[in-house]
Amino acid sequence: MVPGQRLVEQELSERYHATRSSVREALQDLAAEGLVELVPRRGARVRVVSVEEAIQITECRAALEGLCARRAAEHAPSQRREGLREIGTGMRKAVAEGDLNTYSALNRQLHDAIARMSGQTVAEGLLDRLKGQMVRYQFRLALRPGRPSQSLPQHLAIIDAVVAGDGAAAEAAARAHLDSVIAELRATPERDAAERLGA
Amino acid sequence: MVPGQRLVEQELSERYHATRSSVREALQDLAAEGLVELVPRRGARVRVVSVEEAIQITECRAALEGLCARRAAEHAPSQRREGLREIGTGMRKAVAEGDLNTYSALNRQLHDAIARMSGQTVAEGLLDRLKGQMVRYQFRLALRPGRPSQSLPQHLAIIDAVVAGDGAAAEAAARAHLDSVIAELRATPERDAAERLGA
DNA sequence: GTCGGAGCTATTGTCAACAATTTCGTCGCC
DNA sequence: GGCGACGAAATTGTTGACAATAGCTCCGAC
Repeated sequence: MVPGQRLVEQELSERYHATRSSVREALQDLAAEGLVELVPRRGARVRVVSVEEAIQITECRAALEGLCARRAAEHAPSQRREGLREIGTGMRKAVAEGDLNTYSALNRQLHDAIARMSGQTVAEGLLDRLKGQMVRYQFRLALRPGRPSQSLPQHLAIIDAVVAGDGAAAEAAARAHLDSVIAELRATPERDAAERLGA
Repeated sequence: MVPGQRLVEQELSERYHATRSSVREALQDLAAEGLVELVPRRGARVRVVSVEEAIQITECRAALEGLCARRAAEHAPSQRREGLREIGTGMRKAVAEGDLNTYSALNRQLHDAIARMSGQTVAEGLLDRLKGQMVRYQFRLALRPGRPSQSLPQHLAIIDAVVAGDGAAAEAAARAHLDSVIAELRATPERDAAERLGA
């Protein structure tokens, strides 16, 4: 689905063999999650998140994931924290072999695991929302050459700090990692002007 | 509206002279904002946020308002930052006179103003959501004796740091303030068991 | 040639009736 | 006396039709 694309209720209901009411409801849900924009009397369109907004989203992620990393390091049982090591070795292997898909999947797993074991369910929910709006950019960033070798040590640092139970270090590592994502986003040209019209 | 209370569509539609469809839609919106709980086939009820959850919400607020305070201190034009001083003097006056209503209103104003001038619209949106779920507790905390004299210096410290343009200090002050709110919440007995049944 | 308005079309918003499901009370049975 | 099945009432979910609105096209006037 292209950002900016119009979403006509009847069209969707035919395509997915659903009633218009269901489609309407689904669109409202998506709007609540910030995935589509819903203008009264003028219908729905896929929301386009600008690079600027992606940066702000990542800044929020830095704050929230910092909190989660700290709490995970401080409060999660050491056995669960140890489990992160496995993700770390998997990441090392994936990067060494140039397997971007696996690395990307492990990336998600790591962030989710830390949020989960932090016990911060509210923060976890907010992060899910925020990440949902970032899909387009996450995809684009991961494919950039040299990016994995840059982010791998950051991920390993987060794992080390959490496993060591060092809350302050874990928070700092998580924030440093996301700050680097922000820097990468800043270097992204806003070349999506075409998409915005709803090609 | 009491937490846990059942919200029957027909009843609401009669009370507010709206159609059931509108009520249904409104309930969905409120559910998206986390204000009501919507169980399929079993209707809606006012969501009850436990003290535990209120603490987690405040932890997220600490992280996000810390970010906003820092950015406000660093990036907002000095003229707008100076405007906070006015809120500060108003707070001092309200506390001195024991005017809890005014102090409470200024409290909201201060937090909103900082979020607004930080330019972090994403964080601002998340904070609005989170605060919406806290209404019950905010109300309760503000009425506690001695609370204003405890929070006033914290508020003034935030204002000082933001006006001075000291990002790190502003973030620290904001977090310290919300940490104190958390401590206060921790001292709140979960005496709402009765409410939970939907009295 | 362009601007403004009328009418048309596509699309969303609203409504009332109907269907399906859950809940609660009642009765019978163990 | 308690447990489970049955049935009625209450409530939510779904459907289709209708109303209202926004955007577009076409026509006419300046």
